[in-house]
Amino acid sequence: MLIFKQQLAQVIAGLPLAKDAGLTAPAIEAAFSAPPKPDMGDLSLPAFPLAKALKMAPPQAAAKLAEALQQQQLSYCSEIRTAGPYVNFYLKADALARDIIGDVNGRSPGDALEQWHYGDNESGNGKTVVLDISSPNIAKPLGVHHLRSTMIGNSLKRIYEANGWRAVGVNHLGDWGTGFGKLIAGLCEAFPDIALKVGRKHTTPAEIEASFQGWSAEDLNQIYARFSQRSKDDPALEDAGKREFAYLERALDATLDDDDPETAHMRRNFRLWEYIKRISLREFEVVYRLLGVKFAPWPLVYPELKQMYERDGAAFFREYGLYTGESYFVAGAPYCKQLIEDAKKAGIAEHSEDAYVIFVDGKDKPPILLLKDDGATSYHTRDMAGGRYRRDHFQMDKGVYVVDFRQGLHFKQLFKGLEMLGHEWAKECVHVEFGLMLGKDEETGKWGIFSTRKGKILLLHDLLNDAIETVKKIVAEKNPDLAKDAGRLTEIATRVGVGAVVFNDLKQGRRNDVKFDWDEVLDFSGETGPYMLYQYVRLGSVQRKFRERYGEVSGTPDYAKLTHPQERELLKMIASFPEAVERACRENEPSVIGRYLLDLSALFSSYWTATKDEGIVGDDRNLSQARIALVGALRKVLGRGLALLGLRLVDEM
RNA sequence: GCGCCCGUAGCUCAACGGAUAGAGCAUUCGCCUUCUAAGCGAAUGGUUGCAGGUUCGAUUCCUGCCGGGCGUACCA
Repeated sequence: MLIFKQQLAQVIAGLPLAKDAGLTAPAIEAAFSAPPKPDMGDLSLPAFPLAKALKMAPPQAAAKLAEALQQQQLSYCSEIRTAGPYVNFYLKADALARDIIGDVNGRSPGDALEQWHYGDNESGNGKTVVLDISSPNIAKPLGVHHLRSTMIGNSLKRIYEANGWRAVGVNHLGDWGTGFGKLIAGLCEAFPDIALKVGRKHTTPAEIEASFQGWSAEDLNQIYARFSQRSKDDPALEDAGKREFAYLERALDATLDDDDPETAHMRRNFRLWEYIKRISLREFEVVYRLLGVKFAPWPLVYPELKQMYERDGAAFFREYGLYTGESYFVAGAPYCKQLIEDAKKAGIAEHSEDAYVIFVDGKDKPPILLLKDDGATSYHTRDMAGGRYRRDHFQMDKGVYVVDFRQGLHFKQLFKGLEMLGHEWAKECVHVEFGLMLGKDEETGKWGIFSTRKGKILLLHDLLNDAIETVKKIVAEKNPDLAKDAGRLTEIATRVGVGAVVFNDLKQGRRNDVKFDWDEVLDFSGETGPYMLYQYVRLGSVQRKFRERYGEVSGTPDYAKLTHPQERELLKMIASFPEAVERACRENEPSVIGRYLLDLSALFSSYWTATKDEGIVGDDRNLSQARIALVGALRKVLGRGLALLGLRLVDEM
């Protein structure tokens, strides 16, 4: 309703009454709300601030304001009434329809999602936000809990873009740390022949590839878990893990061509690590493809991606996020070393308990750990380095870290530490925290964290496939014609099934823990992704019916025909979409859009049933034309909104 | 101990300081010859954890309790 709020706020701010009270247009605009019931008007303005400034009772102030406004000749306003301390505005039906549908069609021309930009704004123009999203650890399969950062982050990226920002998605892979030393130690112990072969100088990539034929991230995870478990009571194994990691770390700075044992050792560890990464990413890609998100290894290596980036950087960042593993800041870019030097030079790093640390919040609070007592970097160091890198390479104005809430302290320290180094931009960095994915314990009935430790991890890939298969069954039952085409069925079932899982995750406020209920996720009735996609399909099929019956019709419809009360509600709902897009961005909260779309879908579904007998497309051609204009606008808004959540659209299901 | 988050209908969640606190699920009752019933309508269901405070107005802000979750330098 922004377009009307703005116009009215201008008018009101110009009144002597408002001037006396010191009310400005922006303040008035923000004060508007929707009346609780449709028959109470379309917009409502509480008169409390006015009453206070003019020192009169609120209802009296409301009456005075209404009186002044009634003399203003507002073309789009049919009536202004007071209800106690509120001034309620009734907008003219045809003005509502003409302005709102016109606005939608102006900003969302055509029939392709790519052209739909109604709801967008320019508030972020010229600024770059870098979003840290997904960021799984390698050498472990993706579990259901990885859905959250990936899809909240993906949605936020799109929402920022809709708010005018250039948005760069970064997948900050956990691909570094002493854990990889243990994994390598465990791997070499269990598969000495592979270790031997990989370490030899002349072993070709194809031979290494063959050695790891059929390996999965879960295999790696098992090897790590077993070794890690054993090393708990065996200091020798603990040391072995540290030693292997040290060789890996040294390999980054070495030329690996020599034949001496030290070099061979480094080479072996480095190659093993590369393959650990390759096995993991290959597996991640399958899931990311299902989810509809893409990441490109950064810096770019593949020629076609490089070309695309050079041709149109903005388009590239819209389509691809970037993989920048933690290792990159140790190896590829010398950011960690530089950071440590700078911290020492600035005098904020100090020696404590054999480590280098920065106390960001007094000596009694945990500090940032810059260098461990064994000289290795910690994740603090790598995140600080990563932040600087993002600033330097992507001109980051704002950093958004989509990471679960348990890392709250870490990010607080991170931002503070960067500020202490003189980086003002760190003030614009936020930790967009989210709740955990909880599973129900069958025995105790209590909700608890999905754990990798107990080995009871629910794989994201399995969940998505299950959802897809469930959708296939439902389609076979409800839409047999569609089910006959196996290719189409798979495509649609994928979109609907994945959409169900994704929306289940995005529909509630991100801070809440998600209580994952298998039955509920696979139940597609009520407030679900499939419900909204279903409404989207209905909107499309009623448009199709109109074209079949009346053909292509041009000219402005007779909007005065839209007298159905729900048509008015739908129009107002459409008009408030831009506010949802703005608020979702301001609060880093995709569920704002999710909630909005559920309300929009429910309202339309109700309208659909209410008009079932006469038909949205019926015998009255002019009425049908006006209604189909409304339907067209609704479809564009719903489609655009779903895309902002990261759902993919379907035209039948 | 200190710090962060949370507590709303039987369950899962909404409500950007505003009017009679709303949805979905579950339960009960209705509605498909038609543009897809993955839908719609209705009924039932509340001392918003407790006690104070600020305010014309508090689920929302502040303080204190109670209850739950998480974090608290060498795993990230």
